[in-house]
Amino acid sequence: MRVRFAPSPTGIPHVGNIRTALFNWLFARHHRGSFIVRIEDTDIVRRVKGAVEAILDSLRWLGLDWDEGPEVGGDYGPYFQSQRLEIYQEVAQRLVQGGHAYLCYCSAERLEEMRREQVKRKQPPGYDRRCRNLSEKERADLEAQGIIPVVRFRTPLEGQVKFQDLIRGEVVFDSETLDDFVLLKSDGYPTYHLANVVDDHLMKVSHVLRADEWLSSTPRHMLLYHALGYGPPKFAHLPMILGSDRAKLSKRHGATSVIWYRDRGYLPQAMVNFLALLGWSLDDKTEIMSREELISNFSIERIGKTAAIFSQEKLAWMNGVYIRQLDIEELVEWLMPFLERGPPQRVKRPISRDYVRRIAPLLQERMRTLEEGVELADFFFLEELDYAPDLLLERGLSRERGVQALSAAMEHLKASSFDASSLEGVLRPLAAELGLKTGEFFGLLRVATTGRTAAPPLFETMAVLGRERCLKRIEEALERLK
RNA sequence: GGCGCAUUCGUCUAGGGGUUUAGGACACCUCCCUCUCAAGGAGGAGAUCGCGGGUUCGAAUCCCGCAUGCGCCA
Repeated sequence: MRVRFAPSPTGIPHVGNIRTALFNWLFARHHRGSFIVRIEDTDIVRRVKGAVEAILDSLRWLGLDWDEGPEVGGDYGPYFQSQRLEIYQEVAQRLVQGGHAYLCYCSAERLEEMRREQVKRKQPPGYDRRCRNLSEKERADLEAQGIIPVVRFRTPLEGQVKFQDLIRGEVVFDSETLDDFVLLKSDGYPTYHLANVVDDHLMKVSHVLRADEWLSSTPRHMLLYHALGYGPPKFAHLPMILGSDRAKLSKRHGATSVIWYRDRGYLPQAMVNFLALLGWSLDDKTEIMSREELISNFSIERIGKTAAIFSQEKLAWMNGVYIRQLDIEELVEWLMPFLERGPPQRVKRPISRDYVRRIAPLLQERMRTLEEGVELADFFFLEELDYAPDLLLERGLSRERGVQALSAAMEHLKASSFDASSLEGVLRPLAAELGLKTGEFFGLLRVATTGRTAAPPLFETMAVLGRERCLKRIEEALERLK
């Protein structure tokens, strides 16, 4: 089996595009078939520089390796449609000669005018077929005017186009609702319809898994396959992924590119797992699945029919699950780059990996993304803490009691060993001695040592910070209270 | 405007004629654990299965209409 992911480089790929790629990839890997990447760069006006790299980067990040396509080549290349122009032109010519297509000389202005008229009369827009039956002479006249024609498909005027969709079942369209669509533009570039059909055939694609938005063009493709004498591939139209407003994903939805999630500290394995569950499910409860489990369980039969809304909340939760599954060394590996370029600019770099190794366990179950982890950890790296003095008394202590408690803590800490359990052994009795609830005392020390009311467990945190820094920070806290 | 597709908790979904007082997950709430925050555990609330007709002894599940949404056609 051979499947392909055929993106147009018209922008940064969003999660919907990549989910399509993922399903194709899962299908290929499940059946031990081939996963092909083909760049459909025939729309020169909408082409965006850097888009191809963004697409490839997205795939690479998620580990969706391709067997044929850009960079790796293959037996059916080239895999950029812009390098296959002659093929399409040749096919278009063949279609004209065979009577399945014809040359159209209508100007853009005329078509525009026609369309306006149709809309005004509330008729479905579509080419009025003026050039469908031009005589030799008429054509010669137009040609003599120097007009460069487009090639249009000679769509059957009646009958039906039927096909079996692997997800939707039988889909039927009346031919009369289809107009004579353009195959080859006047600049010699093919339209999506032509290039797509020709390449899927030439590249021996067996299954086309693509987004639902293409369902309406499928009858055109079927007609083309038929006219060309090609056997069509099997089709499976995937439910769309929508934004929170239920509209097709687009740039105005903001956070939709997978690159954005990568840069925000999401793990690729979490993204893959999450995306796989958008429109596909294994059963009524399994949610966390490894790449291997996804591959072995994936099947088109279990793809749903209804569009799904992309939920960042659930993705974040799942990412947290994956972060917690990492062993410390892996977590450190993921964290390092984020810490290196993370927020506090005052922190001196490079950052010590050994130090991070001690911090990571304290962060692990508190972060849903690596970026969150960095935010959580700032006080481990900052030289100077910055917080409002009132924070120290947040738990309702009086200033005097606060001063007294911090001073007592200082004294005891000077003598104590600085591992977590020793600290606990010293500090817990001290709270009782001071007549403070543990929450009050530890809360006070937490703010003093971290500048926060919420942080990882106090003793572990202090142990990592070390005696010197803790004493210095407590001292500073005392200043603040005075 | 035409055509197509879809419609189960706020969201992702299971479920495809009786096993369903419709199951799970996220989010939300409560409690437990607890030095805070998390994580974890136990509960809770949340869906007359879009609406209306049919078929059937019985329908979320099958059929037909309608509505709504989305998509394509420019």
